[in-house]
Amino acid sequence: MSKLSNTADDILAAARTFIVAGGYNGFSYADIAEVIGIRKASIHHHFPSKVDLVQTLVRRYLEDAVAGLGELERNVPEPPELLRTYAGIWARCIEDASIPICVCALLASELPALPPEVAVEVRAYFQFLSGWLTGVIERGAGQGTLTISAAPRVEAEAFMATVHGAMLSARAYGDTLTFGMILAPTLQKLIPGTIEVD
Amino acid sequence: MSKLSNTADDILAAARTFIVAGGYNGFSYADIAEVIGIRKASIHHHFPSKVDLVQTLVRRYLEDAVAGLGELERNVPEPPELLRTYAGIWARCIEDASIPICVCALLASELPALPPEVAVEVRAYFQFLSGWLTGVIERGAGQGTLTISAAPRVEAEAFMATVHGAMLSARAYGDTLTFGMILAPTLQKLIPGTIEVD
DNA sequence: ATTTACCTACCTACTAGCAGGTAGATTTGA
DNA sequence: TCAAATCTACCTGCTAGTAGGTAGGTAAAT
Repeated sequence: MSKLSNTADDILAAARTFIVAGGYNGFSYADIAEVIGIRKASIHHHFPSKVDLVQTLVRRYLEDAVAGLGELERNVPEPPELLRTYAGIWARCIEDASIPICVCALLASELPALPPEVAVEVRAYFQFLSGWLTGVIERGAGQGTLTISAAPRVEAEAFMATVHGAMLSARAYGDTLTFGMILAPTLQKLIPGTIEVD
Repeated sequence: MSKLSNTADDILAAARTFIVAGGYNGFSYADIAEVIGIRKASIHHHFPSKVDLVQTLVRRYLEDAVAGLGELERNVPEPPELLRTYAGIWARCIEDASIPICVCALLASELPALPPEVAVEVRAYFQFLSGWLTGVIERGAGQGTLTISAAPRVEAEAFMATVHGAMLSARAYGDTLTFGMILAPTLQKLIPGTIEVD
């Protein structure tokens, strides 16, 4: 039996929208209460404290990433296409404004001010994503389908950094196409056989 | 005549420390008042509103960047060394924790929630930095001292994104050496003649 | 004499969170 | 089987504390 409507999920969805807009301190229980049409106190019924709410949110965000990238890896076997698809997913999320920036990239920027329970989840996300990218790049380099100039781990960290930085730039310029523009040469440098421009 | 102590500058310095820790909503006038030892209301004498304070802070941050990179360009003539030095300056700022993250990179992450007066200054910083990097890369590509695989503008945006993303990763991992580790291969790819690892 | 730089004392609005209550659904026990 | 007990999901009404900001005063420097 599946629930027809789940208030807890609605609260998490609203909170995510607020967080990607303005970070941990950028929203209040009152803000969430208003958009989903319940009273402020009722949110405490589902999530006793703001820390509980955001901790749950980030943990689920990580779980979704683990599941999503796991499935992606099953459907898309080749490392070059895997990186292209990963970047493409974010390009679409930014272009249609559904998730205009990674929740954990945003929260990482204000990490010293986050409650430790939340900070640890953000760190876990970075570790998972960089580990996943390291595996993909390692495999691609072994097959010769990716060209790397440093250790897979280092290339993975650089790739992840470019993705997150491109999100910041897209936001700063208010231009949703900036992300794709930045990722294109980054992918090109890793994927051999593409035309070099001078 | 130079002032012996300047409270306004002390306020700006304290505000910058708070902002790089937790963003625009991560500090209050009370926080600043406490660390510099004056009353909350006295800050309003120097900066009538929080928007005035942060707007001044970001504008000055941009002015310092313009002056600093201008002087850097006068002292360091070669584009490859210019990029290396730029990355090195940030590596040192992060390693000694003096400025653990770029003020504007952080504020860009919460841009939709920022007062418009602040948002416009953040945008101006991104435009200036990307313009400066574009010039350096264009010059290096023309001289043949830099190898690019896309338009200078695009390479500049990608480089800037990697720098900002590396700041986020350094923060997430709580490891100050992460930044330098990420920037190394990024610089290597732009600077010809460096050893390729496979 | 006016301005500068601070002060005390206050305001309104909002913050997260709590106490206690209620309507309705579900579970349990005799 | 029917009633008591419990649970869920919300409510009203409140709290202490914090937010940014204001009014008006003082002491010193220009």
